Amino acid sequence: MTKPLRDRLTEALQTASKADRALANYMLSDMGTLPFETAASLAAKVAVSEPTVGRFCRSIGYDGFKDLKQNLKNDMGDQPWLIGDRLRDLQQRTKAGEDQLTRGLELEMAALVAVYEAAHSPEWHDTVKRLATAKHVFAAGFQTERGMAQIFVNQLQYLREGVYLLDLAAGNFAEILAMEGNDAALVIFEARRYSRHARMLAEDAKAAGIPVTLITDPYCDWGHAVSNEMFVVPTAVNLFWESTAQMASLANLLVNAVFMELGPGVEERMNKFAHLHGRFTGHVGDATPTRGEGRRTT
Amino acid sequence: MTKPLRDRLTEALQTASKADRALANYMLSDMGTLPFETAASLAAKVAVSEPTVGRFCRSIGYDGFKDLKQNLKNDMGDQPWLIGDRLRDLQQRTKAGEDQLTRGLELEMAALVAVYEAAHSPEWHDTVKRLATAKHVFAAGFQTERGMAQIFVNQLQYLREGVYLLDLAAGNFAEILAMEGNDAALVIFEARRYSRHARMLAEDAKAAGIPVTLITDPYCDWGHAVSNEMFVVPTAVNLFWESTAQMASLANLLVNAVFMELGPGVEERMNKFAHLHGRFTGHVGDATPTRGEGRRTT
DNA sequence: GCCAGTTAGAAAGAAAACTTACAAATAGTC
DNA sequence: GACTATTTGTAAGTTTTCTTTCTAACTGGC
Repeated sequence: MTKPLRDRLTEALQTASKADRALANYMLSDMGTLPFETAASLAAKVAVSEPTVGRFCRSIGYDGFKDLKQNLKNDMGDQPWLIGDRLRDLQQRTKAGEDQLTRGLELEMAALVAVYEAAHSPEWHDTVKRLATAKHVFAAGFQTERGMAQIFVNQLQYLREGVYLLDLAAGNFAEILAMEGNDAALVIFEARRYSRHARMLAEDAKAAGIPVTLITDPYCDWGHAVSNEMFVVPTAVNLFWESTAQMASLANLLVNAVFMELGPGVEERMNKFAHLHGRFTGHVGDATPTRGEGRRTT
Repeated sequence: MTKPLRDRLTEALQTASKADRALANYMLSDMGTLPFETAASLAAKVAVSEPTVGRFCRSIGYDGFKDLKQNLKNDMGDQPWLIGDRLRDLQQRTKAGEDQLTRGLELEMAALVAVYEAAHSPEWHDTVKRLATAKHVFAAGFQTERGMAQIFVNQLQYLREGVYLLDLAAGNFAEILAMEGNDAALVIFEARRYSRHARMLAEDAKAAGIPVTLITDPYCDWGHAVSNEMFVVPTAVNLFWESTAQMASLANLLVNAVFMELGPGVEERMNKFAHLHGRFTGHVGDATPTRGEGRRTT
C-alpha cells in the first residue's frame, strides 16, 4: 500500500519470472484500461493463465487482482514534486498498523483534485462573473455546512459590498426572496442529509429569477433541477462520517477567482477593511490598534 | 449505443424516477470512480437496491451495469480519469500558461499532508482526550476563521454536550473566562493577521487554567506561549491571499478522533440530533418531517 | 541426463457480481 | 378513498470472477 503501482510494476520488470514480467509490462503500458479488465481478460491478453494473474498481484504486495484495482483508484502515481518523503513517511506508518486515517488522506486529495477541476469548468466562469457583478450576493448553508457559508461570506465581504449570510433566524428568507428586483446571486452549501430549507430556498430563489449556485456532495439528486450551476465536492473520506472539508477549498478558489475578476481596484477596500478591524479589534503586534493592512500574500 | 453515457445520464435526470435520478446524478458526479464500482457498491452508496442499478442501466440502453462499464471505456476516450492522470493533466495546463491555479493545488496538497501529520503527533492525542472528556468545550475564531470555529462546533455538538462557539457579541468572553471551575477546553482558529482578541483570549484562558489548543498558520510566533498544543496548517497557496481551507480538514479529523475516543455510544445522541433536525427543519426526501437518521458513512 | 527448486496451468471449488421472479410499496387516477 | 400502474426491494437463482489444490513443465546445477 505504500508504493504506487507503477513503481512496483517497474520493479517487477527486473526481478520477476517470464509470465510475471509479461504481466507487469502489459499493465504498465495500458494502465488506463486496467480497471475494466478482470483477472481472466487480462490473462487472455497476456496469454497466461488466470491463477498466474492472481499470484502476480499477490507477489507485488496486493491481495489479489481485485485489491490491485481498488488501490489503483487512489493511486496518484509517482508525483515527486508533490509530497515526496513526508507522504511516504505517513504511509509507512499506516502499514505499521492500526491506522485507517492515511487512507482518508488519499481520498481527500482526490477530492481536492476534483475541486480544482471544477475551477476549470465552463460553469465556473459564469458563477465567478455573477459573483463579481451582481448587486447582492447571498450565501446559505445548514447544519454543519453553515460554517462553510460563513467562511465564504466573510471572505467575499473583503472584496465587495452587498454580501450576506442567510439564516433562518427571522423565520423566513425574506431578505432575498422578498427583495426588490433580482440582481442577485445565491450560493448554497449543502450536504447529506439535506435540510429541507436548502431545497426550498433554492426553488424559491430560482422561481424569483435569482441564479442559484449549489455546492454539494455527490448524492444531491435534486440539485440540478433547482440550480444554475452545481459543483460537486467528493466527500467520502473513510472516516465515521463524510467530510465536506474540501468545500472550504472550493469556496476559497471562488473568492480568489472573484478577486481576479474585479482586478486590483479592490485592494483599497481590503485595506479599509483591515484598517477597520485594526481600529475596533486590533491586530496582534500592532503598537496601537489603529493601523492595518490586508492579509495578502505578496 | 451511439450516445455517450454522459448524455444519457443527463437525459435521465429529467425524466427518470427517483431512484434512477439518484443513480444518474451520482454517476455524473463521480464518473472517475465508476469503473471501480460494482452494481452492489454503487447500490450501497446511492442507497438503492442492486437490481435497481441493473434495471437503470438497461433503461438507458445498456445491457446491464457491466455493459455500461465496458462502453464507458470508449466513451471516456482520451479524457484522463485515473486520478493520477487527472492530476497530471491539471499540471499540464499550468505549464501551458495563464493558469497559476494548479501550482496552488500542489501547495494545498502539501498542506493536507501536514494536517494528517499533525493527527499523528503526540499532542494530538492529548487534545482529543480533552475534547472528549472536558465538561465544556469552547471554540473561537475571528475574521475569516470564524467560520472554521463554527464548523468545528457544529460537528462536535453532534457528539457531545457542552460545546459552544465563542464570540464577542456580548463584548467580553465571560462565558468561558468567568466560568466556575475550569474543567473546560478552548480551541482557537486563527490566521494572519491575528486579531488581538485571539491572543488575549488565549492568554486569559491559560491564566485561568483552561487548556488552549491553537490552530494557526505558520506565522504565529506568539502561539506557543499561550497554548498547550499548537497545530500549524500551511496556508501559502499561491493565490492572492492565503488559504486556511485545510483547517477545515483538521477540524474534521479532530472531530473524528473524538468520535473514536467516545466510542459507539454517541450514536444515540447523533440519531437524536438528526431526529430533532428532522422534526423542526425536515430533511429533503422525508415524507413527514419527523423521521431522521445520522449522516454516517456506514 | 538426473534432480531439487521454481514456475505455470487445469480443474474444481468458493466467492462475488449480476439477474430473475415475485411481492411490497408508492404514485397517479378516477 | 379505492384501484391501477409504476416503481422498488427481497430472496433466490445464475453466471462470472477469483482462488485453491494439485500436477505438469521448465530451470539451472551437478
